[in-house]
Amino acid sequence: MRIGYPCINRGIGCTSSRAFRLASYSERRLVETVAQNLDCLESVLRWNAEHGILFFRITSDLVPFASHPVCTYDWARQFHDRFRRLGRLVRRHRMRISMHPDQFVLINALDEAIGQSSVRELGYHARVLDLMGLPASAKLQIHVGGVYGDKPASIVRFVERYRSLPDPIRRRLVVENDDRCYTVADCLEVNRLTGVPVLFDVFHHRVNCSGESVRDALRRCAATWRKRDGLPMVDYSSQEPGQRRGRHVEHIDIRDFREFLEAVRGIECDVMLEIKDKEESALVASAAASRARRR
DNA sequence: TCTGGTCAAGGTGGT
DNA sequence: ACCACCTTGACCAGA
Repeated sequence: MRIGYPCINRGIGCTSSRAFRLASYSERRLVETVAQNLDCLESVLRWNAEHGILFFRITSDLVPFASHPVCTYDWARQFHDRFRRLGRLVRRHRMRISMHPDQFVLINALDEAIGQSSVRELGYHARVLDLMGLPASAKLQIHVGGVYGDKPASIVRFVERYRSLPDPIRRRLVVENDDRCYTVADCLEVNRLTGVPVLFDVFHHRVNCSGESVRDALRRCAATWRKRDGLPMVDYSSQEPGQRRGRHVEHIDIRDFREFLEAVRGIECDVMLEIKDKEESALVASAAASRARRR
């Protein structure tokens, strides 16, 4: 079991998600920013390797405006060697990588233009992982999308659009149960119709549950991952006390995490912690997971 | 140098 | 009609 955290290392003193306003876009600015972001990503991956954190979610902001029409610059060519080097680092340490395109990616959108910009955005994400030379087990996780007042029809639209996705996207795409609309059961239905693996989010499952126990839900989701997809990925978080339902914790609740480990015992998976303090909680979780393994 | 309003993009649910 | 939230902060104009 690899333990990971998303996008940012808060202690390391740099960020790989530097960006700038669209109004100040220039090629020079883009190249500068991407160079800094890649430098920082390398520092973070090295830090992770040294600390035994072998799962990491790369930020969508690595290349700002990559899928925006304003960006006509060939950043992939410019940074080809840098990406290759990062990929070698990842493979050398047998690290796992994911990306999570943001909420604007809706492949089942009613509006065709939104569907198309979503495909462009996914294409950018796939390009990053391809440039790093990572296998199909490096995943892009998205939600099924909007409901638009008719879930069955929206699932059908997802299935149709999924089938016409370019292969570089499709081979990496996985769907995750969300905290409002699409439950584990809905995602499993999408899997049945498309074969797309289902990434189990245990916290969303608590907030938006289709009735299965955590163990049962994870087992069913895990069964949707084929050999080439790698170990099933799981998102873990828990409720911040006193805050609105669905709010992620600031720091790992170690008792809750141990319960989670107990519930998933014997089911192989890689766990991404969606917790605000990032690498700090990842270190705590990693130690807890090692102790649990030894027992 | 510091700070608060604002930033490419959509949908949902609560007020 | 408006706002907070989403997985996540950082830019930048004006003081």
